[in-house]
Amino acid sequence: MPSIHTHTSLKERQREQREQLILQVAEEVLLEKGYYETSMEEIAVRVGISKGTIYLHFRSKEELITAILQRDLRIVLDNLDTTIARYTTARSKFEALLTYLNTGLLCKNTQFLSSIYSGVDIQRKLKEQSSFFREAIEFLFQRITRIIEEGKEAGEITTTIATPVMARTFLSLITPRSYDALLQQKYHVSMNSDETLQQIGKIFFDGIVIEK
Amino acid sequence: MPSIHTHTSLKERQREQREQLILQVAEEVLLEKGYYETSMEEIAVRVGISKGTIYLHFRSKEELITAILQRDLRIVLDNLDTTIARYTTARSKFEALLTYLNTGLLCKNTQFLSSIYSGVDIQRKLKEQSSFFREAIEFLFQRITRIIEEGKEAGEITTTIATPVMARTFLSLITPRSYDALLQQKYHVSMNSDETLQQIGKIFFDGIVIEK
Amino acid sequence: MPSIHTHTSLKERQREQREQLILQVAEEVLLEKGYYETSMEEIAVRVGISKGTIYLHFRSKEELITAILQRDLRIVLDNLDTTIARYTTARSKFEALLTYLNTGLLCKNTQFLSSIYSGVDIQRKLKEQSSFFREAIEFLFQRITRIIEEGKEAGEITTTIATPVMARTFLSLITPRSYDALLQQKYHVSMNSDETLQQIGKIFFDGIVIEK
Amino acid sequence: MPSIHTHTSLKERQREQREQLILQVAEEVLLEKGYYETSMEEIAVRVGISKGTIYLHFRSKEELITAILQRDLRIVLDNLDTTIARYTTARSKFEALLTYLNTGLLCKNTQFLSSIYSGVDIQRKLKEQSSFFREAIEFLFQRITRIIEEGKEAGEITTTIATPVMARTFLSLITPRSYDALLQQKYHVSMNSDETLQQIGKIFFDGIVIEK
DNA sequence: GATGAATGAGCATTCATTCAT
DNA sequence: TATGAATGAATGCTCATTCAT
Repeated sequence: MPSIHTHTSLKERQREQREQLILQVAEEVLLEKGYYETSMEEIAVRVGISKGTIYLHFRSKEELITAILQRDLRIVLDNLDTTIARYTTARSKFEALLTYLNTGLLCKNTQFLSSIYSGVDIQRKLKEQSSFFREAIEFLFQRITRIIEEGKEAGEITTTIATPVMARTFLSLITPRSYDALLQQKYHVSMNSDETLQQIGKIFFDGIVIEK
Repeated sequence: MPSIHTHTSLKERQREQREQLILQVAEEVLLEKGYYETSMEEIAVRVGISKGTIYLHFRSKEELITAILQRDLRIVLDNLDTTIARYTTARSKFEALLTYLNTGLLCKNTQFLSSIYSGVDIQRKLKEQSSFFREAIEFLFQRITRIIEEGKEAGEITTTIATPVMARTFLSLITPRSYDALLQQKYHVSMNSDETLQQIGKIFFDGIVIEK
Repeated sequence: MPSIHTHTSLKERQREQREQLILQVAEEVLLEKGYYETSMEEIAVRVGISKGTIYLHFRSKEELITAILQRDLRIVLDNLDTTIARYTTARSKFEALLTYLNTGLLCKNTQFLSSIYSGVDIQRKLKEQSSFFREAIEFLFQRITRIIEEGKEAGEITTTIATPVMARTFLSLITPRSYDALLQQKYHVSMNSDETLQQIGKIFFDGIVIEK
Repeated sequence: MPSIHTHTSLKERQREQREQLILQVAEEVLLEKGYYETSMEEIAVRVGISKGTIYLHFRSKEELITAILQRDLRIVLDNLDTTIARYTTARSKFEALLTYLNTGLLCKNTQFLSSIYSGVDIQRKLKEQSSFFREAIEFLFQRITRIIEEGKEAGEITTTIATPVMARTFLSLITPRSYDALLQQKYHVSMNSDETLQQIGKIFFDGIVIEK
């Protein structure tokens, strides 16, 4: 009875599509309003379904945003190695990462994280619910760490600075800050511009000091 | 009538003390739980007073956290110029700032900001209620901008990187990230260590690349 | 697909029924306790539902009582012209009004108004929210005014008394007074009795003085 | 020790004065805002004393407004008989009452009553606390009843209308209505004008119908 | 499966009243 | 006696979650 099988997998596919739609819309709302100001009602309305239906896909609000984060992180991480592999030097790998992570989803995710991790309870729950984030972050740090250490071995990167400090600093450079929005034009820095990213890279690589 | 005077100022002092106690406890809770997970009830209980009493000092939850932020920011900004003035070169000024801002309250405040600005509504309200935050951030950027530009004029700092990018990057280096807490020991970076700060400074000034 | 249609209209009907039930119960509580002593909780309990459910039908306490007033006033005003039209002389029109308004809902509404308009803040809000009450009252006065003026033209009613004074006096006759409840049997006047209404009408038309 | 005696009575007098001041101010606020929108705090501030001090004079908010009503009613009732006694016919007595009660404090008190009696709980409490209001209202009705019955005996007033109905109707004529405030200029009746009172009296005595 | 009405715990805020000073 | 800081019960309202249809 292939018809049943087909039917089932059609249903499966529809279910999957709907789930993705929910995730996408929820992501939009969450980015606009933050975790606490987003209601399940609004997500449902924007998707065009009922509140109850969301709960057929996700057990709770928490699980929903967990799923969003997981999806986005997975996409980023999945392409990470590919992105890096194209380059040989540590510097070029970092330059690629800088662009990739920034134009990619990390930026979005960071905003999430910052929105979500602001509450410790939520934090604890998320930690309990899934070690996924920890693993994802660890994965990212591991890759960065590897690039740094390879660079050090290759004599490209100074060994005078501890690898974890370097790694953390690298990520700090590209993750957006909450005060960014508050800055006037003259202090504001558009993180979407290629030139800005290039200059940030330059600071990371060469520093700001003029050699004498 | 010194007794009356004493009496009055005693009450005043007690009032002030209690207010500071509320601010301090509220700050703790806020840092632990974030804006939305913090209830006036919990603050009251932790202080050992009743909910109503908080409202004798602060008109609303919003005003309470506003007061915390203002207090902390004010302390930071008040000592900023003094801190900088002791040094002559851009590099030493930055090094001082790095230590000052990090050991100081900016770290705490940044966590606040990140906690608070995650909600769009709250954001709007705070923006309306007080231009204080904007002004504080602008003030900080102005000082950093000035150091950079003086450094550029003095030939200490490269002119190949735009000042706002440099300024923002500098601040990014020291403000804590939400994912920091998630990292295992081996990737974790203690921002309270002198050595870490010194190394971060080194990245900012000299970059990570080995000169050939 | 009549079933779907039926299903939909069944839900609609149930919703409408529940709304009417809330209105009715809320009206009772309001009449018993007045605006300020009535809590949403109590209304909910008396209806046998939860607080939240009321908010599915009415956005706020204010809107709930506004809805009650509007419903009642609408019923009264809708039948007003029909009631008057049956009669030709001013006197008979007034007699009809006397009975209609008193046995009708004006009595109840007046008690509401008196309950609600006692608070200045509420007053302001209601005035802002809806010109409905003003319009309703004006509508009623307009009708009474017209009867009086037609009566004056027809020579039925004396022209020695200003129309607005007459109109207001007429309404005063039938709207209940807060002290009514305080009066003992021997002074108490049942406003539900036909005879009482007839006597009140007689005062209005002929006065209490014996002609000599 | 007359000094003590004097001292005591001085204190007594001061206490009495303060109490009167509180009553007066509370009356103002109550008339402005109604019972529920008036806070003890505001009364205290307006008097220029502290909340606590009010409680040295009145055991509760309820007792305070009770005292206001009692004071005002007492004044009205105290002069009632004097006012009436000057006149001989029922009509002239009523005319005097009309003016007296309207320009006097009944108007004010009615507004109170209407404000206060809107809540049944408050009503019950007031009833329990003091039979004063009942007695005051009864007293007033008794006087009006007496005038009517004397008028009937004297052949001045028709016997076709029951005395209680007449009495209640008389009072209705002069007590202000909550909807008065809602009326536009063209329907509005100023109850402070002599002419208006005279016309209202004319309705009461002679009715509105033209004799044929 | 999909719906959305219903729930009820939770929260910010107010205010009459008390009581230590 | 006068004060006003402190209290805490009460209230309107929200929203994640459930469940009968």
